[in-house]
Amino acid sequence: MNENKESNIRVRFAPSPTGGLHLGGVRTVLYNYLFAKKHNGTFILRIEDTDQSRFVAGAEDYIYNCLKWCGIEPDESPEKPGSYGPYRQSERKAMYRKYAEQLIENGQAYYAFDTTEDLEKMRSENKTEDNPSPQYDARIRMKMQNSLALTNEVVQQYLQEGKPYVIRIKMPENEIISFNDMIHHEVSFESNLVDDKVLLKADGMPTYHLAVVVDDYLMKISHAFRGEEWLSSAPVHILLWKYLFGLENMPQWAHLPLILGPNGKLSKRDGAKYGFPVYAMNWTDPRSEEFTEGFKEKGFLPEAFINLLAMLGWNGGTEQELFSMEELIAEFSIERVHKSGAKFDYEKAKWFNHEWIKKSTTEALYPLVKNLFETKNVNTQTENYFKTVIGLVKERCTLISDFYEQSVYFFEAPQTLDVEAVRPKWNENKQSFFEILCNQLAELKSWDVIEIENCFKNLATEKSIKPGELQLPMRIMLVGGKFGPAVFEIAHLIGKEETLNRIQSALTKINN
RNA sequence: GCCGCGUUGGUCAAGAGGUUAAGACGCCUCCCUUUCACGGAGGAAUCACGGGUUCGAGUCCCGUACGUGGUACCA
Repeated sequence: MNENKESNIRVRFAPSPTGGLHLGGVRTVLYNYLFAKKHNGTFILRIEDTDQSRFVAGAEDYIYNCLKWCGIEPDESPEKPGSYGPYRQSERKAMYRKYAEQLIENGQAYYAFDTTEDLEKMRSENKTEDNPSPQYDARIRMKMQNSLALTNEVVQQYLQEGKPYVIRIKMPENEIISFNDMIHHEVSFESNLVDDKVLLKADGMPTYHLAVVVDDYLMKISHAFRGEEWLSSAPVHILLWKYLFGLENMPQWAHLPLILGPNGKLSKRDGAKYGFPVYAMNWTDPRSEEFTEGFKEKGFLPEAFINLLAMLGWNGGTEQELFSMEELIAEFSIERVHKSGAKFDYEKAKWFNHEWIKKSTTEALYPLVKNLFETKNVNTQTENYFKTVIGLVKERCTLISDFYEQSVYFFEAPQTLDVEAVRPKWNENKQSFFEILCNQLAELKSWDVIEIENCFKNLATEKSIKPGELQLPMRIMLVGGKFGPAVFEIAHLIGKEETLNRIQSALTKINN
């Protein structure tokens, strides 16, 4: 039987499919998801595509892919409808109008026939230094073309003629509109300072304001998380709830703090400028062809991406910083979400990834690293060999892409040798050491680490050279540079033949 | 301009009237390692400012400054 008694907690992530999914967006989904899972609730993905002029092909699929990569699976979505569909607002178009009309009947909204030009004119005429952006509000609405200012006959005539109109909310005068936000607590607004927002557009589509309220009601949303950029329009939503469905049915709001870039608001430009990704995954705008790099392709592990995002605006109150999704679900609490915006720090982001690479098993890393080498056309030999290599170098990799540089030399002789690192201290004695070493290594019966090391060290003693002075040249010969795991380990792994080849070829390079 | 929200080291942050103001990233020094990392030990660095309230304020109140969001038939 279904052991989970379905909780009444229902949350939704409601993106507009207009482009890439940036950090802030993913964090909003994350907090939604964590909250839902924590309370055994339902996580819904609703596509807010009411602005047909901003439709971008592929953006919706892109969102699914990002969520999937992040390990976030919606319980209900356009692709997996539950009982409150459709899950795309464009497909719910017919549902909104009646609510807008109901408001008109109750005197809480009105028809407005103003054209774009009328609005522009109103704004330019009322614009002053003290009021650079005049609002369509109580002070001016009686001077406009709407059902409040016009006589009933004219209004009826316009409607019959099919003159285009929008429906605007009629903001009440002298009211304090307040609500209790889960993060900001009591927030209040003066109704006089809020304008008569458009609810239903001329094309019959609702604006965001009407659509969120209606959909949240119809979809039985219990808790609504969104970015803080929405806080200013909250009074419109509160009023709509009051007029249409009752404040007692309104979801609990939580306005999440913004994620900022190095200089204020985080933009995709910041990414290009400072060399860090801003989107979850690579995104190319189909119209402008503008490309924006994603965390995935940059070499981030989804676990790390989720982890770092979770910590940007929340912490568990302990010193723990590394959290898996399961741990986040267990520990997350909305009370511990911060009020203030957090500046994104790429250095810290990389640290999270580094930690997660170290935490990951070679088993888990294998497909990712293998894929990396395939794109570079490197033959990675057997799976076991490859996995040994991964285990050896993973603590040296911050991004998945680092695995290339950190381990190509296990598969191919290095293209270039940092000969300058050995030349200054090179001499006849060392030259002869390596020549003899090759002969001795060739004779070695078993090619294991200890044998190689003993052979190397005994010969060094014989030649009265400190082994340490020879290890660096040896490393350069095998690896090409001053990095990587223990030299004898490397020699052992790449095999006798390859080791000898590399030493010999390096010898000629050093002497030229 | 107006309205909303915010303000603890460079960054993320703990802190809910009495603390030597945690911890992490980054930076620096040292140890380990004759490579690079990992690991370990240290170090520099903070309560935006001004007034209150209080025996006592990073914590409460009020201003100011600064930041940020909104001010669209975009979300």
